[in-house]
Amino acid sequence: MREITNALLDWYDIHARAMPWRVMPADRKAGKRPDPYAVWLSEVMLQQTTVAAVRAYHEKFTTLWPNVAALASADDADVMAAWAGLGYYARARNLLKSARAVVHEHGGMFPITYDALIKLPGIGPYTAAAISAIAFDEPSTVLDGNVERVMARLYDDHTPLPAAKTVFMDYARRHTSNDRPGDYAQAVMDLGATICTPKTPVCGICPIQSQCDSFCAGTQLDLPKKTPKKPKPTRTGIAYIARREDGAWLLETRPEKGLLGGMLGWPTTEWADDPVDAAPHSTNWTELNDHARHTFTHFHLILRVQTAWLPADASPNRGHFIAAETFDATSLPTVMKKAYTLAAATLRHV
DNA sequence: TACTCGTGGAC
DNA sequence: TGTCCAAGAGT
Repeated sequence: MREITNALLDWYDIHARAMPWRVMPADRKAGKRPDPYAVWLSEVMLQQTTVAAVRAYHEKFTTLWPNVAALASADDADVMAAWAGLGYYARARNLLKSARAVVHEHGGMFPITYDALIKLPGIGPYTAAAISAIAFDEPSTVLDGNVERVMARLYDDHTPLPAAKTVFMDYARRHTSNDRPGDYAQAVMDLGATICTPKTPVCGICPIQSQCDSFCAGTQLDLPKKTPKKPKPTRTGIAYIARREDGAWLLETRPEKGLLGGMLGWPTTEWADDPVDAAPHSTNWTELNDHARHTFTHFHLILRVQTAWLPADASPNRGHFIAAETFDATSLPTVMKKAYTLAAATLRHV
């Protein structure tokens, strides 16, 4: 038990990867503590998202809103626009709710314990454990995809996920460090991200190879077992991209709940097997030859694109116009940006 | 428990 | 190209 913990901490002392929100082990030993705001932001952004994708967004957010008070007083639309492209937009909505709760219900100070953190929106079991361990050195046990994989292999446990989560949590608890909880949490996740990887684990340089049951059995590539997932259906939709004579674009803020909730986008039909026309204006729409293709977590989308120019006095039945000078395609979710790219050439303002 | 909820990179 | 996958949470 302790042997593995210490081996991982020794490995982490040398191989910890530098990240903007991370306090490196030497600095932590010297008494430096991470900024809880930066840690919280990073952990929410890292949910189902790679470090490479998060870096630029973390930098943007800490520049625009350097602390939780600044974020709490930000405009919702600005935060959603800044999150555009990162995905899982409920995270951004919950981020704002949590920031405001921290400011208005916790006096601007982040809760320290797992039990208090998990009450905040967007903070679940993993993130509560990660923040309490990394930011506050509470001895919480993190169990993310990395740790699940490391534990499945360490104990050569072929129980399929997600049912195996509770068992893997029991394994993980055995090794959690009481002396250096923050470093340990990051060490075991770094190991999973860089050495104990899903497809090509580098067992030859693994600091706990001698303790690893699946290395002994040669079953690394079979683990962790997962229950097979259902195939993705293909749905179709139509996006309506219109400009007024003065160049303004017709956009729509999507409802809070559901796909791309709270994000700016083009008015569209429902995305279904056979979409029903839902044009925002009774003008003559022109359909492009090309379609935007996009894959979400649980379905493929073929998005047809129709364009139109609208008169100066147009009053569409939904959406709102955004002036050409104000419109910024980078504040759109990716699927909407794809549609825009297709339509832009035929809607050039002269 | 099972489904919803994005995106981009690796292979 | 299609599939898998990445520091999951909410319902």
